[in-house]
Amino acid sequence: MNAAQEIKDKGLKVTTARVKVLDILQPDGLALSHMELEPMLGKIDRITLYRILNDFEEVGLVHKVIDIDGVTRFALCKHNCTTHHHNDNHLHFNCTACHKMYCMDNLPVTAVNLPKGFKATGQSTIIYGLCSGCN
Amino acid sequence: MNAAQEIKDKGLKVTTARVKVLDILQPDGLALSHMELEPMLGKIDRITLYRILNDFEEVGLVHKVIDIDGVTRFALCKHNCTTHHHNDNHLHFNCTACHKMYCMDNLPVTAVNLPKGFKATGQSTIIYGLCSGCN
DNA sequence: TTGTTTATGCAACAGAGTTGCAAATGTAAG
DNA sequence: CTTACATTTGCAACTCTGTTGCATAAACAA
Repeated sequence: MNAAQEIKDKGLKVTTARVKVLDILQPDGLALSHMELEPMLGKIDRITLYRILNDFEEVGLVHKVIDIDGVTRFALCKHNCTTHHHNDNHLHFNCTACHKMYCMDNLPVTAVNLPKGFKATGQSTIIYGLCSGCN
Repeated sequence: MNAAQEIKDKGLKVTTARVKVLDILQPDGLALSHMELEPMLGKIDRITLYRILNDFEEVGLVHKVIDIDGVTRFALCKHNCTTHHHNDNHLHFNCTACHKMYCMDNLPVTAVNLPKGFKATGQSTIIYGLCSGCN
């Protein structure tokens, strides 16, 4: 599906900036940081980028992951996420050499047995090590 | 063991600031943020606190966790961690109501089957939901 | 094409974290 | 218990990340 249609389907206005951001996030399954996205976008204001990513997250187009260095990253949602309901329980792999963050959409997430009184609503797992490119 | 001895054993100088920080981290199994630690420490400079926590992490006295809001938190290492070798593969529970971060030292971490070429050296899992106090 | 709504860019700000340097403190030796 | 050296602390200044308010520009429905 093309980016403009996806944006429209989520009830957002189709702007050149939004289409550009979504197009960049399409190809790879990588979670990108602001620092990485900004130079790829040309003359789009960094504040605008913050707002676009936040909007995209709210409507379920992208999800946010914080990598092992504390850097916030954004990746496309592959499953049918909707506003305020993300199916983002998948694993992420963070390469300690090249710092790339991979979405591991097809790996299963193991449920954990918590102590009495604790109730889990979700979990975020980041596996770190060397990716196939750096290994 | 008392804080001063632990600090000395790791090869660090025993200072009032370091003892104070370690004493505060002792009681609970909670991971505390800078914002939470600062007011508990009295007149210790915030830069000093950054340096103490970084030093403690390097020698294996504390470990760093980034919570689901992106806030960096520090907790005592319960296992025998050494310089640059943390056994910090345990789970963390982050309460979405009170924002407390618990170290779940005794829960097992499940190994994950990664795609070819990827080599894991560790993993960080944060389970979020309601803690026993808020549930 | 016009008018209204929404998005963008800019300025200014708040918070987290780092670095350099002078003063204060810890520690070991005399 | 005093001296001397090494390390730590506090301060100033800075970078990087992220947010808010407001005027202008762009989307889109009529």
